[in-house]
Amino acid sequence: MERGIPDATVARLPIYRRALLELAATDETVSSAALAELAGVNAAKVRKDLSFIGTSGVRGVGYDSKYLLRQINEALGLDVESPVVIVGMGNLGRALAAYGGFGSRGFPIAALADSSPDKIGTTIAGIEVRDSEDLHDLIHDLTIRIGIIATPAEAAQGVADALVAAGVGSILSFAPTVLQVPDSVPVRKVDLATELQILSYYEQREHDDTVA
Amino acid sequence: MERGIPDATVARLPIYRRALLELAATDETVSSAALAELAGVNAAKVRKDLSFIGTSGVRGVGYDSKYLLRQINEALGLDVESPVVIVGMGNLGRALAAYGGFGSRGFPIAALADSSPDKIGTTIAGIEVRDSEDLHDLIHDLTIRIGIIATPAEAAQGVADALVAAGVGSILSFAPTVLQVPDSVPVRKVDLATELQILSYYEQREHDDTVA
DNA sequence: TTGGAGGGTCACCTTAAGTAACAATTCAAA
DNA sequence: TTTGAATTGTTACTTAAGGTGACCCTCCAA
Repeated sequence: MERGIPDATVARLPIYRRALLELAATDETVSSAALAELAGVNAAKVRKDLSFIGTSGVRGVGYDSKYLLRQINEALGLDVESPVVIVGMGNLGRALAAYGGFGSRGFPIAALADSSPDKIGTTIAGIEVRDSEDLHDLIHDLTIRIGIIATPAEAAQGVADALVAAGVGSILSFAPTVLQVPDSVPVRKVDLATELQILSYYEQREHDDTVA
Repeated sequence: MERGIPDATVARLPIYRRALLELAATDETVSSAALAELAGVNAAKVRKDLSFIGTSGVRGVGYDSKYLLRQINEALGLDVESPVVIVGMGNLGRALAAYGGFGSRGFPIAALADSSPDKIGTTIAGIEVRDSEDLHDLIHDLTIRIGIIATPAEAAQGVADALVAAGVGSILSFAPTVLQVPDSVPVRKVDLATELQILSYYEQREHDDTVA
């Protein structure tokens, strides 16, 4: 196996994809140079990246924009919808539930869950909040592929375990903790506080012209 | 200048920091092995990382946990508070405003802003929403150092320009666009849809045991 | 005084990622 | 039919960054 698209390329594909969404409306074909412009990288890198998902450009002409878009979608696995479950209905979880960006991009919110009796049974963004205890059944019945963890740090590992046990395919975590999961389950972490702390470093460093 | 802590190290410091917050409560000293365990990396890497912020461990003993914590805080620039402004009061922006994680971690929300007359003047999480037009004054008067962009993609570049012009130190963007800013202003991007798309790829790939 | 625990650092290894250059191919115009 | 401009596919090179392990030195306690 090991189709092995390099990580850096995978991370850029969504960028190209977004650019294509705009371009495909008006332009029949698109050049690597044009994509590079939109994505803020250089043209050679674009061509190299695209070559990893199977070459579809025509020399002297460019890429068929609609076809390329389909190709990227397929490479990313976006040709099928991936229902998600959001676990943890605190401020962040509720916001994510209300945020429309998921469903419209192929990741419909199939379920919400929380462990607090106060929240179970309430409705958020038109979806009933279920008991975290029922995660296993939910994931099976709704063929959920992605679990989003929006719980406090303490609860995160337990939720992750439950998600993995229920056979979820991958995890997106907002909890500020290192999660322990099998290698077969890809995890991406978004930690707002960490992001700010990293920014803080670079900003401070920028202002430190004190030391020549 | 170029104090130059490697990027990978900077990204790990917040992890160590979080681990230390727990450990420092009970343990006087902490070993690189213990930190490595918590952070999910190996001990040599911990030692190397910590050496970049000035070596403070004692051979045969370990690190003084409280002192190390202070050291990390200083390296990250967390010894002073960095007020932030959140621009864009859609679902995501409101959620970020309500999310308590910022203030408690040294990044108090000093201001909120939006361009829609519907929202200007309303109060969210106890803070009045100001007109985006006033960004420049806000940032100056409140000595805001970090701008958080939570607007739609179309508005993001304009907001970024305004933030930079007002002299903000760095930017955290949730808008799904490539931002054009001077090199002197560090930008970090959090794009939820992109994260999901990347996950989608790795998950699909994981399940593709079809090809031997 | 000795031994175990544990940090500092060096040197190497490995690998990934970016870049540039060039040959191949297409289309259109003359 | 031929020529030239445009633009891709791909190779080879360069570069860098990061990880790993080992080894030496220091400290504490018995």
